[in-house]
Amino acid sequence: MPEGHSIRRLALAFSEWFVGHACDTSSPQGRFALGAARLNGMTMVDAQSVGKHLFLEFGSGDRAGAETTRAPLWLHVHLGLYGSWRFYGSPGTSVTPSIGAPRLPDVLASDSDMHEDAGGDAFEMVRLASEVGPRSNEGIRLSEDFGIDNGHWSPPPPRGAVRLRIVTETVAADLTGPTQCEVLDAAGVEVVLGRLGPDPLDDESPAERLRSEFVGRVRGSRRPVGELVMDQSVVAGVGNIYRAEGLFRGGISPFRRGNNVSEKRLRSLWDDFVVLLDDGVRRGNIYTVIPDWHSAEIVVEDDEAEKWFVYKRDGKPCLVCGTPVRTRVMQGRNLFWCPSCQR
DNA sequence: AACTTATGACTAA
DNA sequence: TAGTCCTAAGTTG
Repeated sequence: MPEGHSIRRLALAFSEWFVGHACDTSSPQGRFALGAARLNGMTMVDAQSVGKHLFLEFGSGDRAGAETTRAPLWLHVHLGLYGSWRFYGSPGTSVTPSIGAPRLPDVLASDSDMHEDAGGDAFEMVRLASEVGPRSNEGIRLSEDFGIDNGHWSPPPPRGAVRLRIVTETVAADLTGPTQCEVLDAAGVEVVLGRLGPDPLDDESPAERLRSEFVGRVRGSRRPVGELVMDQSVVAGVGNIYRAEGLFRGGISPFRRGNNVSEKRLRSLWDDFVVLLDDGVRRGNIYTVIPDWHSAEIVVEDDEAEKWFVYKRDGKPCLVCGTPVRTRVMQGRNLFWCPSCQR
């Protein structure tokens, strides 16, 4: 799950449920004890995502007794391949169960629940999720889990290796398995941001500036475009699924060198990344086989609606031309492509 | 119980 | 390119 769309959903979740609230922070696992102690008692004042990076800003609380002004601090989290956040809410509070690594029990539970809500049809489930509105957490699955401690709410004991737990009076978040989890000052945040290229989910910068920056960075390199779109300094937030699917939808061979892909195709590829990531934020899932993709007839081999054109479809017929989808490791990750559709 | 896999990214060679 | 780190679930024996 954790490509750019998931991290944006996390930022939205924290904005909705934690920002404006004093936070108790701890490290049940112990590996982030010092960092958690630095943030403890501060108020979360902002939540942002850039690419696959999450930044939670903490400022001085308005708690009684907190009279000394503390300089703002940022919690910087990168989930890596299998990090995830799990959320809990007090009775009556609506929070999403978890966001991050796939196949957590809560994720499976929420999937099957959505299934029922949508009448047991997988495609319907996705359509419903996409209708909740742009870049919003409205309508996502809700869960309640809690313990009662001395009359007031508290989250249940941590499950697994919880690096960081953030608790407010009504909600809690547990972080497990991040590849990065650190406390930064403003200068530290700038260092991280300085390494990142344009983010398709960036809705504050002018679209044309982002697009031309992406095109310029790709065209300025002789590396294969399949490597370039996984490079976070070329485009921030694209991961292995968006790489495979974006290049397929653009008809671009992942082996073509960046400087050898036309400006026109790269501009379209950028625009498609924007569509795809934006859609991912709304669905909470990557789903690239959508009927309005383009005019080509989409052949579906069985009754089950396909989620992806090529990702993890090694050896299966291409949904557009029937040629077997191929796979090969590129950038240390499994790359999937259609040798016929992508040139 | 051991092994494999994962939507990431770094370092050493 | 190979090895490393973070974790949990599924598969195999």
